[in-house]
Amino acid sequence: MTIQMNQSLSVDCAVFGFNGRTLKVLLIERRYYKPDTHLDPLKLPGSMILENETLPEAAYRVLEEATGLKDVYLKQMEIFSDPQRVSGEELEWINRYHGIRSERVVTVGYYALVKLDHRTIAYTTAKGAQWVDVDSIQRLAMDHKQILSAALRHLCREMLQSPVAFELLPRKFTIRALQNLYSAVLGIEIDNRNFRKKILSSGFLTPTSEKEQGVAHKPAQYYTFNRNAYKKAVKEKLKLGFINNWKY
Amino acid sequence: MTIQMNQSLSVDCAVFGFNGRTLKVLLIERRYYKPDTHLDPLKLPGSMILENETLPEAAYRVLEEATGLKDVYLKQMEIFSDPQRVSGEELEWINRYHGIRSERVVTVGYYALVKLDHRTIAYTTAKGAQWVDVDSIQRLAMDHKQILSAALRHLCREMLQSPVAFELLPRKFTIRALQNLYSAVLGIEIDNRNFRKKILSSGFLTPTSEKEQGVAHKPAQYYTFNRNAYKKAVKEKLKLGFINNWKY
DNA sequence: AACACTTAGCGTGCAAATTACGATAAGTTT
DNA sequence: AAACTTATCGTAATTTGCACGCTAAGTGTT
Repeated sequence: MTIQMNQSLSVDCAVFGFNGRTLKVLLIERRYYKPDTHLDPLKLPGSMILENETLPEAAYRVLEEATGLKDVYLKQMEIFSDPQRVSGEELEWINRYHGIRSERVVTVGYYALVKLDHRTIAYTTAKGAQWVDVDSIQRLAMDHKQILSAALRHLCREMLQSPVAFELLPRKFTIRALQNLYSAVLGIEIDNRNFRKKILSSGFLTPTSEKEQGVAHKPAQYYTFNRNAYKKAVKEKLKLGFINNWKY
Repeated sequence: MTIQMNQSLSVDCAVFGFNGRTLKVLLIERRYYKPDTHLDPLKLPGSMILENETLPEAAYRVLEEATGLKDVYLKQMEIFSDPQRVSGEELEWINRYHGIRSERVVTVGYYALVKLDHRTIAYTTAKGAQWVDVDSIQRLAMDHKQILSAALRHLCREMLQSPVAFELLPRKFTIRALQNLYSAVLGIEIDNRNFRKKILSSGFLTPTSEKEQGVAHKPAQYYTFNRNAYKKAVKEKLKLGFINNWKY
C-alpha cells in the first residue's frame, strides 16, 4: 500500500432554497454530456480546488458562479472519499472535462442556504440551472444523490439547533412562513398558536410595520430576524439538549 | 489559476481521554526530528491517506496504530486546507519523511474518544506517546494546535447534544464521575442533586449491583449506559434546542 | 467510642416552560 | 350575508428546571 498520489480534491455544494411550501435544491446539467452514455446528466454545482485556494474559498466560488450571490450561508459537512466514488466513465468524464489525469477524486460536501428571490431565480435559470423539489429527486450524476442526502441530514440537524431557517426566508417574513419551513424540512406538524407564542417570546423576531396583502384571510404581520438578540441569548445560556439547560 | 495537482491528503486525529479529573489528549513525538531546526516536536497522530482507503479507514488505522484500539468513537470534524498550512521546512520534513513530493497537504481533522484504562495507557506509553492535559498545551507541530482547538470546540458542542460522554468513561461509572466529566469539559459547575435527578429520570443509566469501595465517604452506586434506551428516546422525540422540543 | 468530614442520595417547593385547545379578528370568496 | 381561512389572543393543566434542606453511609481523627 502506497500513499495516494495523482488525486484531486473537489467541492460539491447542495444549494437549498425555500419557496414558501417546499424545499428546493439547485441542480445543473452536466456539460459535455454525451447522450449515448448512461451517465446521469443532473448534478450538484461543484469544482476542483485550485492552487492558492482553501476549500471554503472554492465553495464560495462555486456558489457565486451558480447563483451570482456572494454573502451566502455556507457550511461544510462530510467528505466523500470512497476510492471508487468516481471511476470508469465518470472518472474519464472528469479528466476530460478538466483536462487533468487524476486517479481519484475526493470531494468535500457543502450545503448553502439562499433566499429564493426573483433575482436569484432569474440568474440561475439563465445559467441553465434548475430548482428541483428535494423530495422528487431520484438520482443524480456520480454519487451526488448521496451528497444531497447527507446535506439534508445536516440541514435537519442544524435547523434543530440554530436559527439557520432565516437564511432560507426573505428578510421580511410571516410567522406562518417560518412555521411552514420547519414543518417542511423536519416533516412534523406544528401548532400555530404555540409556535407563535414560543417564537415571539424568544425575542428573536422584530415586527415590521408591514402586513400581508391580497391574501384570502386575515393578513399576517411581517417580521425580521433579530440576529443580535439571538447572539446575546446564546452568550447567556448554554443549551444542553441532551441533558439539560444550564446557565453559566 | 490552475487545478491543484501534486497534493496530498492526510488525516490528523485528536485522541481524548478522561482520567476522572481532567481531559487528556494523546501526543506523539515527531520522528526524524532534527534538534537544530525549530520545528516543534509534539504532534497529533496522523497519516497520509493510502490508495484504496477512505478517510475514515485512514483515521481508524491511525488510531489503532497509536492506541491499539479498534472499536473507538471517531468523528470527522473540519478540514484544514490553507494552501500555506504546511510549507517551507514543515513541508520538506513531510516529503522527506514519507518519500513523496507534495506541494500541498490538506488534512482532515478527526477526534476520537477512548476509555483511559491501564491497558490503553500501557500501550500508548510503550509507543512513546504521551497523554497530556489539554489545558497545558501551548504549541504543537505544524498547525496541530489549531486542529486540537477545533477538536475541543467540536467535543464541547457534541457533549451538549449527544451522550458521547460515556465514550470517555469506563463501562461502569458513578454519577459523580459523569458529572465531573461534564464539569471538566464544559467548564461549568453542576449541582449534584439536580444532575443526578435529571440523569436518572432520563432512563439512560442502568444501575449495577456494584458500589464504590474504599472511598472515604458513602460509596456510590455504579451505573452503565443504556444505549438502547437512548436510541429509543431519540426516535420518540425531536429535540429542537433552538426553539423547542416537539413530539412527533 | 465519639466526632468530624465527605460525598451519596432523597425530598420539597416554587418558578418557568410546554402544551392542548377555546375564542375572536380580519381578510377573501361565493 | 354567509362561508372559509388564517392570524392572533387567552387560559389552564401539566411538566420541567432549579435552588436547596436534610439524612445516609462510609473513612479518618481524637
